Amino acid sequence: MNGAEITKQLKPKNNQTHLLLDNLSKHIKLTHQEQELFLSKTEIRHYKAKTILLNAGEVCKTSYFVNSGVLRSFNINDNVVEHVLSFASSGWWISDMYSLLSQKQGNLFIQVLEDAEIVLLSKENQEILFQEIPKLERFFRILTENSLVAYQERLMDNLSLTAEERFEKFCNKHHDLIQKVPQKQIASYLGVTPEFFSKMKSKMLRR
Amino acid sequence: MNGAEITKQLKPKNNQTHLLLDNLSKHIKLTHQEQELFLSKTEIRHYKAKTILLNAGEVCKTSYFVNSGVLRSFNINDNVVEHVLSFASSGWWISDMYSLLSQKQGNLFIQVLEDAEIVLLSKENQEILFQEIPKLERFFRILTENSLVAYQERLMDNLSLTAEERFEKFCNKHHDLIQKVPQKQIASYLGVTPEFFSKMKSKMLRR
DNA sequence: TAATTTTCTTAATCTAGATTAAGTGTCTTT
DNA sequence: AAAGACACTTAATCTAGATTAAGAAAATTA
Repeated sequence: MNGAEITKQLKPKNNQTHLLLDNLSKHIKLTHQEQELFLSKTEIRHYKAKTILLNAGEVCKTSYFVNSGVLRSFNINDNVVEHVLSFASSGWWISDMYSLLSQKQGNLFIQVLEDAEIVLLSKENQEILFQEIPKLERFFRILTENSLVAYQERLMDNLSLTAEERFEKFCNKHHDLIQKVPQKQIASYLGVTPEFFSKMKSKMLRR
Repeated sequence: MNGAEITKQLKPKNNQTHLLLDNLSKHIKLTHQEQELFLSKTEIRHYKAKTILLNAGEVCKTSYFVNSGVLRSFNINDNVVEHVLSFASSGWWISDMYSLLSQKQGNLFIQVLEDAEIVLLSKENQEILFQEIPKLERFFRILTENSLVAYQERLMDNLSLTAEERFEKFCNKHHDLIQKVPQKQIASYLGVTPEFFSKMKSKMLRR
């Protein structure tokens, strides 16, 4: 991604933050004051591709909301093989839920895949906000519920579908990512090797 | 399971319900009045093994909390193969989260595996309780968070571990279920066929 | 622009786990 | 107690996807 494109993403702060407020307003109504308070507890940062935001072994202190760009979370098992747990592009939250909630060392990495503008919400501030705006408890409950349902479905898909079927579902659901993310990352998300993914893809194209 | 054992499970109501109150008190403090209100919105029922509490294609209206016995949720794919999504024994909640939240038709069955005493909480009453006792919002958020983390870990395990390794983790985590649940159900939960599970198990015993 | 790193492809070989099939053991129900 | 249904085992064969290896293409960096 070149310099011109990066510049394009640096829209005025007031504009960018709407994505997050829109996200909130999908589930709860906040007053203008509450919106201001919420935003005052967040921070916007820009990161270049490949930046690691969280390392395995660290305690996660932050939730990340993606304004633009793409992030992923993944772990590395004993055999030095990476496994992608999730992608997050514009409008999505990402973090290491286990570590964030338990405040213990996690085993996830969070990495920028495409130059990104990110809204950071620290656990500390999130808890302050829960006190000040109890409705937020509801918001994050709903967010977590939706995420839970998605992981349940993905687990069942991994138990019952072939790699090809999983890939087709992925294409339908995450059309935007296919352009942006190296295909070895998608292979990892689906649970197959890059070699097999490549073979599978060219077989699918031949039909 | 014979008649004598079933009788043993029919403890006095006041005693049984403590399991649920204990469960609540792990994350939030309720006054005595609030506890009474909560319980007044629930209902206790007894079911025999094999009873189906929810069918695929129905809209789920209830969360189930297990006092005793064992339940499972599972789906059946096009090939008529069952896949176990989750087990629930004493002290655990179970439902079809997708259907319960969206109030759309789900694709999960919920079934009793071992004669059970269940506390039922209707979605309707749950929402009334959210109004009356906002702290419950927090309780169910935390419950959902923990569940999410568990599903994330299980997904990663399915991506990165062998069936044997997954079985060992299952044994450590759900020791109680191994005695109670037919092993074909455990095979399904792990994502392998009963035949392979049997072969694997006897191979593990031989060491 | 060349040099280097990273990603993607193709192909041969291998294996964890599926499938099929047949037999045995163990509950339920009558 | 017998009959049927269900759960478990064993074994032969098969396959989706892994592994290994090597080269080509694309993207970064110098």
